[in-house]
Amino acid sequence: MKGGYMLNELDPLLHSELRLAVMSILIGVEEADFVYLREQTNATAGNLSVQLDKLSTAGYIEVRKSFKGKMSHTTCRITPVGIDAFARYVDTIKGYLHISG
Amino acid sequence: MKGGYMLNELDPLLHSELRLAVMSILIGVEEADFVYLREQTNATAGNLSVQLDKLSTAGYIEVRKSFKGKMSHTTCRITPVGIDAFARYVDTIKGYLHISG
DNA sequence: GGTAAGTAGTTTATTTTATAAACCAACTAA
DNA sequence: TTAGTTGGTTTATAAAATAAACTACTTACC
Repeated sequence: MKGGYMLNELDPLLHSELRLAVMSILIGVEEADFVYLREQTNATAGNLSVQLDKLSTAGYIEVRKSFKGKMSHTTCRITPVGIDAFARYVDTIKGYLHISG
Repeated sequence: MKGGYMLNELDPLLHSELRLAVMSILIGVEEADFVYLREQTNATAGNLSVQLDKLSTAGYIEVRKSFKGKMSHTTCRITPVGIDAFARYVDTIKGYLHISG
């Protein structure tokens, strides 16, 4: 996928519908909790859990697990690394979409 | 993935790096042959073959197999259905990328 | 107290998808 | 004739997404 025309490689971590959705939401907000993300993306909890792990492992988001009483509560926020990766992804995919600027 | 915020479902047929690359190339050109697409995308022939089949089966592209002597020659062109799907994909993913218009 | 139902999530298994490896057939050149 | 190249397809493997099952806690009701 390298060396071609004008098509650079798309970050495989972001080129996934659910992970991209999560990043898209997080980039516009200070932080969001697990339930909010699940509602907004309509993902199953299991799928969301897995994808948040991947984003977290990559350092794209920070996941904080706290307790409200004894009930767990998970909040996520995007990191500077994540913001950067998202920006690069946007630039790259613009090449595919024939969007200039 | 439906009913959320501003994030509609991304056409899974187009939300694949290689298939999107193929469509991106084909939308800008009358037609392109197998070799050209393989070079521009840097895909393996096997992978390209499979993905062209999927796009063709969906009616997004038309694949014409001819013979130059006895050597096979495959040319592809995008269909109106494909142009339409591509346009919708672009609109949809703009929501994820925070690109307006 | 006991049990049924709901919330908040994780782990694991299954399905789907992408990718690579192996292959077929023809051609080219030594 | 045989070794390498071109133009692909088919098949096997690796990786990814998704769903199902499960843990742990809470609330409501009898």
